[in-house]
Amino acid sequence: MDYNHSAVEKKWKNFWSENQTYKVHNDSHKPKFYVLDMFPYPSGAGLHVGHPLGYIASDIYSRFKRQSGFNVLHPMGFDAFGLPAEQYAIQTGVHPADSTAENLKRYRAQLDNIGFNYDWDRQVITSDPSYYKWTQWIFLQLFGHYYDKKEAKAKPIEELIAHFEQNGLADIQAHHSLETVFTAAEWQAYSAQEKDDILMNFRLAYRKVAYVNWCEALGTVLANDEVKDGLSERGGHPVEKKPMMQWALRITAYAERLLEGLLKLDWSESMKTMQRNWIGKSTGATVFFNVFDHESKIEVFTTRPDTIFGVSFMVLAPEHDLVQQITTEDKRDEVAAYVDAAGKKSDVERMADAKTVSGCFTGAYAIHPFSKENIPIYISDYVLKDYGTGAIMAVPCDDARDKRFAEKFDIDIPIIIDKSAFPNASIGDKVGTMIHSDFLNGLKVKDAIKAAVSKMYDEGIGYRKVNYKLRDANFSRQRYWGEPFPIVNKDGQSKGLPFAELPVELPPLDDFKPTAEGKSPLARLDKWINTVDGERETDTMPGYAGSSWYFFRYMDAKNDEAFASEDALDYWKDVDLYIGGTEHAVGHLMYSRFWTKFLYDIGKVSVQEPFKKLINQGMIQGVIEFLYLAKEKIEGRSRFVCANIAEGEGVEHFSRIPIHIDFVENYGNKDSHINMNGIDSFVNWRPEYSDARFECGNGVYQNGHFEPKDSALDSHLVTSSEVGKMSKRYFNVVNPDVIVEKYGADCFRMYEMFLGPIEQSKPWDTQGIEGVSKFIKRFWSLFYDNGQWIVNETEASKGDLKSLHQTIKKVTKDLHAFSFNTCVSHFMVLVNDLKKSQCHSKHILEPAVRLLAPFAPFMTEELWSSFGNEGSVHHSAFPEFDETYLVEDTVTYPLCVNGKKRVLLDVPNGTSKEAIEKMATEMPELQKWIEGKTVVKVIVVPNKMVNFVVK
RNA sequence: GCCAAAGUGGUGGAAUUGGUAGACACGCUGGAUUCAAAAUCCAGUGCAUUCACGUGCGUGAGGGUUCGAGUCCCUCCUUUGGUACCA
Repeated sequence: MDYNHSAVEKKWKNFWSENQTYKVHNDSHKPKFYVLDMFPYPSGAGLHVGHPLGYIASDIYSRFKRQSGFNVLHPMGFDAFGLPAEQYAIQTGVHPADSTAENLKRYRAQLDNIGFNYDWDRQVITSDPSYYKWTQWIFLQLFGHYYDKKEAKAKPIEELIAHFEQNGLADIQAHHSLETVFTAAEWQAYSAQEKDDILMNFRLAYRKVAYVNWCEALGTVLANDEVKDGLSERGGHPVEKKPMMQWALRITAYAERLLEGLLKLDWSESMKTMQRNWIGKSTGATVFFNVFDHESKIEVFTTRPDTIFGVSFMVLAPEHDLVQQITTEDKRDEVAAYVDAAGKKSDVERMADAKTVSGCFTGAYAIHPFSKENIPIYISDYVLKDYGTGAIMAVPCDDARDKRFAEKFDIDIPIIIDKSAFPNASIGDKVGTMIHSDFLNGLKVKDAIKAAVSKMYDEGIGYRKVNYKLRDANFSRQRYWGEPFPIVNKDGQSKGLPFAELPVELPPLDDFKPTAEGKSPLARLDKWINTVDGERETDTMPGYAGSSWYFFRYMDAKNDEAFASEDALDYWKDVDLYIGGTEHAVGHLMYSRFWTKFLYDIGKVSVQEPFKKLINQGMIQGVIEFLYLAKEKIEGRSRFVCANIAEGEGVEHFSRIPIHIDFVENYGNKDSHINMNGIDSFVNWRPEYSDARFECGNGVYQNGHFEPKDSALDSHLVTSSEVGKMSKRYFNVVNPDVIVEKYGADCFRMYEMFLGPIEQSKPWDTQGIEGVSKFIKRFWSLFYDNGQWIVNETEASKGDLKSLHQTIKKVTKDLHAFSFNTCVSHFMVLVNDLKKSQCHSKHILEPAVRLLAPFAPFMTEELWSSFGNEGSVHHSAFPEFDETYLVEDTVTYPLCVNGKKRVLLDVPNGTSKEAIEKMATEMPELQKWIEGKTVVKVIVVPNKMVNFVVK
C-alpha cells in the first residue's frame, strides 16, 4: 500500500485544529522569532500556485525555528479593503463586505489545504471595525503631530501652537510646507480658520489640493494603473487632471531617517538601492541666475556646482512659471505650441521619446553669475516641473542629455574638465581637473565642488542644498470600500474625533457608484454626514493604510484597549524575517517603515525598523497561450491558423486570442498545439467561433469535420506561447487545490521549493513533479511495506549514520541560507542511499522524520505517531549533526596538469602535503602528461586538489 | 534613457574563500518484471570524434588577471524586473 495522502492530510488537519498545535503564546521564556508573510488581498480569482511560494518557504522556516527551540510567531491575515471588491459591487450590487467574506473563506480553505502552521486566533482583517479602529487612531496621531527637525522626531501639535503664541514662526525648525512667515502678534490676531490653515502645513496628516485622474465618461476617479496613454483602461475614454481637496501624509519629514535606517537592515542590496533611489537624496547647490532685462531670477538646483563655467544655456520645464514672462514676442507662438504639445504628452510617451531631443528657444537670456555673459534660455520636456526647481543650468560637456541638446541646437560646448588622467571615465563621472574655469582652475572635481559653493555663498549667488526626490504620500480615495476618516469638517476646518467615537464605521450602502462630482458614494448619505460637530469626511483611506502597521497587530490581535499591549510589543518587538515580492519595494515597505518610525517617536513601539530581514520571493509566472486569428475573414468565417502558417504569411495580418491553457497540448513547450478535442472545447467555450476555420499543416478543421492533408489523423494547430502573469484574463490560473488533490500537500510544498532558488521568477510547470512525488513514496517505503510497519531497532550502520548526519548538516546549513531547493535534493540523496543500503533502523529513520517535518508536515506527523509518540512532530527537537560520523578515511585528489584534471589519486586522510606530492609525482598514469616536460611547480591544496605546473 | 538582477546539458537547476563543471530531478534510450500496460527496479545519458581505449571542445560573446576562472576585472550582446529623462 502506497502512502495515502488524502486520508493522512485530513486526519492531521483535524488534529492540529483540535489540539491547537500552532497556538502561539506571548508569555514564553524561549527566545522569540517572528516570521511574517505578505498580506494577501483576497481576490475573487482565489489563490493560485504563485501565491504560496513565499508562504511555503516561510512555513518551512518557522517550523524549523520552532523545532530549534524558538517561540515562533507566524501569523496570517487579509488586506481586505480594495478596489476590485468595490468594482464588483458596482457591477453586481453585491456588498463588498459580502463578496469579501466569501473570498476570505475560500482563501482560508486553500491555505489550510497546504498545511500552513498559522495561529489563526491572531488573524487580522483590515476591513474589520475592531482593526480599523486602530488604523483610524494612528491616523489621528499623525494628524495631531508635526515633525521637529531639531530633535528629529514627531511632537504634539499643541506644543507647536504654544510656540506660535509666544514666538510666531521664529526659532522653529519644523518640517512644513508654509510659504509665508508670521510673528507671535500676527498669529494671535489670526482667525480660527487662518490658524487651522497654517497648522495644516505642519501636521503629519494634512489636507491639500491634489490632482486626481478624472474620467468624465466613466464619472469616476481612476487609479494610475487604470490609465493608459491618457485614456481609461476600461473603455478608452479621455482622462484629465482634476483638482480635489485630499488628505496626504508628510512622509518627506522622515526622508533622512528612512535613508539612514537602511544601513542596519538585512535586505538585499538591490532592494535597498531601490529605496535609496526612491528617496533620492542629492547634495548640491541652489544657484540663482538673473534674467537679462527682467526682474525675475531663475533658481536652479545642481549637484555639480563645479561645472558652473561650463554652463552655455539654461533649460526650463515647459510648465515653468517664468516661461510666460520671459518669452520674447517673436518666439511667443513657437513656445506656446511647444508647451501645448508637451502638456498633452503622457509620461509613457515622454519615456518613449527619450532618444529624440526636442525643445524651443524662448528668446530670453540669463546672465552667468560669474562671467556675466548672456546665455540662452530654452524650454524642453526633459526638464520636469516637479523635480528640483523645474529649471536647470545646462553643462553640455559633462552631462549626456545636455550634450545631446546642445548638439541638436548648435550651442557652444565649453570644455571645463580635463579627464585625460582617467581614460575609462565617461561623461558625468565626477573625476578630473578643472580647466577654463577661472578660480576653479587646477582643482580636482571634488574640491572644486566645495570651492564653487563657498564662493557662491560669499557672493550671494547660491548656497549648499540637500534635495530629496521623495514626495508626500496621497492618502485619500474617493471610494466606499476603505477606512472612513475619523474627521469632521466645519467652517473650513478639520477636526479629529475623540477616541470614544472610534471606530467610525462604514455606514450601510446599496449604491456604490461615485457621485456626479466624482466624490465617494458616502457623499450621498446626508444623515451619516451631518453631525452636531460638522460634516464627516467622505473620502476613505487608501489600501496601504491598513497594511502599514498590521504586523504589530498580530502581536496582540484582539486587544480593545490599544493597538497592541505594551507587553506584547515589548516581547515580539519586530519582524525577524519577512518574505515578500519585489512589487512592494517602494510602496508598502516604505510606508510601513515610516509608520513604525512615527509610532516609535510617540513612544508606542520600541523599534525604529519593522522588518529586520527581508527575502524577496520570485514570481511564479503563467504560460499564456494564443491562437492566431486572421484579421480578414474568409468567406465570412473567422480563420484561425497554425503559428507556422501565421509566421509564413506575416504575423501582422493576425491578432492573437488568448486561449484557455486546458485546451492546449504540451502548453508552454515549443510544440504546444491544439488537437480536434481542443478545438471542440475552444468552440464550446467561445460559441462565436462555432463555424470558424482552423488551419494547420495537417489539414483543416471546420464544423466538427477534419479535412486532412496526406494521411494525418488529427489536427496539430501550433499555438504561440508566452511567459507572463498568471491571471484570470489570460485563462492560465492554476489552482493549488488541484495539485494538492492529485499529489498531496507535502509533494506540492516540496515541488514548489524544488523549482529553484526562492528569489528567482519562473513559469509554472509540472514537469518534474513526478520526481518529488516518487521521493515522498520512497521515503514512506522505508517505514511501511504493504501497510506493514518495517522499522526495526537494529544498530545503525556506519554508512547510514554518515548519510544521515551529512544530510542534517547540509539541510541545516541550507535552511540558514534560505536555499530550500537544495534541501529537497539533499533529502532525495538520503532516501536513495537508505534505499540502497535497505536501512530500516529506527536510529536513522526517527531523526530523519524530525528533519523532514518542516518540509512535509503531514506525512512526518503520521510517521511520528507510528513510532508511538504522543505529541506533534512539530514540537520535537530538530536533529543536530555529529561531525565524528562525517570523517572520511581517504580523500580523493584530482591531479591536474596546468589546471586540467588528468588522474584521480586516493590518499589516506591526514597525509602530509609533502607525502601527497611524492605519491602524486610517482603516479604511473600521470607520467605521460609530464614526460619530456619540466615540472616548474607542484601545488597541493589540502583536501582539494594537486596541480602540476609544467613547461 | 537610468537603476537592479540574471545568462550553465533536451528541460528545471547544483557547484564554500577562485580548486574534479553538470549534484538532485525531469525527459530520453536500453534492460528486468508483466499476457499487456501502469507502477516499480537496474543501467546509460554535456557535445564532437572513435569499433573501442581514448582524445578534443565545453558555463551568452570577446579580451584580461591567475599554477588554476561558471566564480574576479574590462568591453559587448540578450533576457527579466523596477522606473519619476531626477539636474
